[in-house]
Amino acid sequence: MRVSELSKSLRITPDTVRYYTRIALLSPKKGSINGYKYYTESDQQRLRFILSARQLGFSIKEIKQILTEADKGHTACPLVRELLQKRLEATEHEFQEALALRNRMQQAMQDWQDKPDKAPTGHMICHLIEEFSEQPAKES
Amino acid sequence: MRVSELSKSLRITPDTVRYYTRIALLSPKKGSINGYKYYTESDQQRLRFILSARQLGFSIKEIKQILTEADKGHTACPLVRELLQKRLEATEHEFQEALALRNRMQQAMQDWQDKPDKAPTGHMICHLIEEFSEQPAKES
DNA sequence: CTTGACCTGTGTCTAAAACATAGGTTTATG
DNA sequence: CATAAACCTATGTTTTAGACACAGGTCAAG
Repeated sequence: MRVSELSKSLRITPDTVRYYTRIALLSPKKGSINGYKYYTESDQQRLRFILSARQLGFSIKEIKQILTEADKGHTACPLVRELLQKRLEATEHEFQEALALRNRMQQAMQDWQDKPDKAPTGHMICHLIEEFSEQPAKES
Repeated sequence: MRVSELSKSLRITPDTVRYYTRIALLSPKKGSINGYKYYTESDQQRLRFILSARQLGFSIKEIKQILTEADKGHTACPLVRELLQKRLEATEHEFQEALALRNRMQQAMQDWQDKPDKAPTGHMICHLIEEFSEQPAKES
């Protein structure tokens, strides 16, 4: 099958398939007539795996590592466990940052409710932002 | 002052200052002798504003809008309020995604605890990932 | 035959800096 | 004074994970 059919079958865009092909996660054979790329069942299976791994937060680079290992016939499981461990830590950190950012934004939203608009002065661009950032961070 | 001093004074990297300069958020004057860029107090103040806005989750593009407005002498406050509103929605969404991802990863971590490693087969690359993704999503 | 709808590969663009490179400057030492 | 080390600079390139634009190919209806 060609990119379009493959992408529809897994509900992603053709561009995503093309991207994975470009970076050699997928290796379809090129039709010699028109240069179109043709994907097999096996490619589809592989792509399904890639998408599952993405769902779990693995980066493309990590997925490439995993596939390289599996392509050699080795178990990728230990590597996968190790990568998930590291990635979970990173994700936990990102999550905390996202939480903190959300809180800051909500706080600003509230604080600004009753404040007036002001024109910029020589040493003040937007008092809302500048005064907000001067506040000590509140612990949640 | 030059990039290095400025960046140290606000605890960011010189590259960040250079980047903001490159995209014209900052406009230092170029020393005609060596081409070095020299920043004023006013530039520092402006940079402080930019960093505060970044802390609140505003994108560079949004900050550019705000600064453009302020540079014209107009109040940027209404724009800032509007942008924060929109950005808060986006951030809330990203936050929920981060939360969901973290939960998926933690779930996988648990599920894999007692599962063995397996070598890849023709239709299975890493059973941990593939079996995990087959599970119905659990509501938290 | 031709029109239009759809499909294709390749190249470029995005955000927000970090990194690499080649060269300029200042300070310490001989 | 000379020179080397240490630091500084501007500019160009790389990063993520695709989305988008573009020029051209293909196929069915008319």
